[in-house]
This record gives sequence, structure tokens and C-alpha cells, in this order.
Amino acid sequence: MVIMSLKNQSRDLLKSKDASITNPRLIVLGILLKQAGPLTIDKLLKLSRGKLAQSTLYRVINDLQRFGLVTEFTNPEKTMVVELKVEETSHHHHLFCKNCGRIIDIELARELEEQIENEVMDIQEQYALSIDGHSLELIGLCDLCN
Amino acid sequence: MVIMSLKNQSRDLLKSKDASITNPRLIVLGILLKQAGPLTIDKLLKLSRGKLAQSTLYRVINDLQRFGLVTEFTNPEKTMVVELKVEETSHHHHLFCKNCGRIIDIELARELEEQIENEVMDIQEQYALSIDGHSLELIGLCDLCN
DNA sequence: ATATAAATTGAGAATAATTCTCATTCTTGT
DNA sequence: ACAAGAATGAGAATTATTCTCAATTTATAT
Repeated sequence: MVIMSLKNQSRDLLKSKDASITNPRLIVLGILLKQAGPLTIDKLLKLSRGKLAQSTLYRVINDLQRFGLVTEFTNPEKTMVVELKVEETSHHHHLFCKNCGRIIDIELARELEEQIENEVMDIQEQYALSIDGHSLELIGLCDLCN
Repeated sequence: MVIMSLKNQSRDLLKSKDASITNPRLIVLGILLKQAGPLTIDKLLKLSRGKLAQSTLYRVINDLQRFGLVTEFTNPEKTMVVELKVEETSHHHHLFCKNCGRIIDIELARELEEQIENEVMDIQEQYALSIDGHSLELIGLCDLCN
């Protein structure tokens, strides 16, 4: 498994979602598999080295999101960030480096995550609303800039 | 104090920061004082009823932020949100209503807030980075849409 | 394999949020 | 009340993202 090429891994991901297999999609998935972390549009565009149109990149990302293969979110500069969605990498949080813009995945201690869940339940009742997701955003300096 | 007009409260806020007192600034602060909660640009623009130019609104918000009178952040639709920054309202979090877009201020239980602080310290060491802010974002339905 | 239908792509136009420009108007300190 | 500096308004400019549509690619059924 580990020795399967990025291209084949990408192909399998698409197949698993009954999505048609196209070059732009393989390129984007390949990059995301190699990086194993969140990437901004411009990083993705650079890493794809002119092999796909910008409009295609945006469209492919939206498609992959619809297929449930990636997650989209936004950095403090308000630009799109994409991250591969794999089972193991399910719930985590992000640190945004205010110096270089890099985004680091952060896992919280399981107890804290549970306590947050509990508090979320309480808040739902207190405020009479319904919450279906939470994310802790951290701002600071990444290891390289620190 | 409670009986002081919004205009006078606004005037005092500007004075306290040695900022010059202009109509657009009074209008924006007045609206924020009256609403006592986060507002998007378009809500602000509507509530100002054509009494200021859109470019002025953006500029005034940036000015007020520089003065430390308001906080700027972003909603899931990636548009600017502004909130008055008052001592009591210091640290809190937000729920974004995915139905109507309203943003609700949320206070966490003090213990949880402390546990988050602690975890943040731990994460700094574990990941060798430095964190200078955190915010818990909740997505769901506000009380009115629930 | 091949033809056909359906889906995807690329290039550039369109849209939307925000910032910038600059001439005119307000504020402030004297 | 006046001059110097700061802020405003209107619209142009910028930036990120989505849309359009003709050309190409992919999938399907023979």
C-alpha cells in the first residue's frame, strides 16, 4: 500500500467515490497526498507547475469537496485552503502562521476534545441553538518561523 | 452613564483614543453600540441608511480597529464582520448561523477556557511553535433559526 | 475496439469584496 | 475665525473566486 504510486492512490480515491478519473483531478490529489497537510490555492497552483488552468483548479477542488475527498476552509488572509480528508485525519484544528502563512494541523488531547464536546452540548441548551461543528483556530508562529 | 446618548458614548470612545470625531465614525460606533453584537458590512451599510459611502465604511472600520475600538474578523461567507471591543466583552467566541448568517457571541465556562489555555501551552512546546491567540468557531443554527 | 453521450477542461469574462486615489470637505489647535 | 492636517465620497483598481461555452476527454454500450 505504502509503495503504491501517488497516481494510483489518487485513482483509487476517485474510484472509491465513483468519480470520473481525469488528469487535473489526479494532479491535485497527487499534490495533496504528497504534502500531507493543508495547502492554499496559490501553493497548489505553484506545485502544479502550469499543468492545469486556474479555473480548473478551483473547479476540481469544489468537485473533490463534493465527493468528500477534501475539506475546504479559509485562512486569515481569506483565501481558500484545501486539505485531504482521510479517515485518520478526521477531527483536528489549525494553527495559522502569521509570518509565513503556513498552516499546521493540531491535535488536541482527547480529554480536552471531549470537554469541548460537552461544553458545546451545554451551550446548545443555554442559548437555545443547535451546533453541528466546531473548530479551534490558533494564530501564532509555526515551528520554522518561531 | 446608561442614559448617555449613543452619540455621546461614541464621542467619548473616540476621545479616549485621541481620534478625531467625525460623523461617519459616530454613525458606525452608534450602530455598534446599539446592536451590542457582531455585524457584517452589509448589515452595517443597511443600518447606516445611506448616510455614508461604502468606501468610507470600510475605511472607518479599519480606523476604529487601529484605535482598538473594534475587532474585525471573518464569517464563513468570507466577508468582514465587526464587533465593538469593550473591556467586559474581552475574550469570547462565535457561533455562525448557517441559515441566516447571524453571529452570536458565546462565552465558554471559565474552567474550559483555562483548560484550553493550558493545552495551548502544551501545544506550543510539543510542536515547537508560539501561539498568541485562539478562537473557537461554532457552526450551526442560531436560536431564531433553530 | 468504436462510436456516442455525458462529463470535464481551458481561457477568459463576470462577479463580489475590499482597497486605493484624489479632489473636496470637515476638524482641530491656535 | 483660519490655516494645516485629517477624513470623506465617488468611482477606479485590485484580488479571489465563479461562470460561460466551445473544445476535449472520459465512460458506456455495442
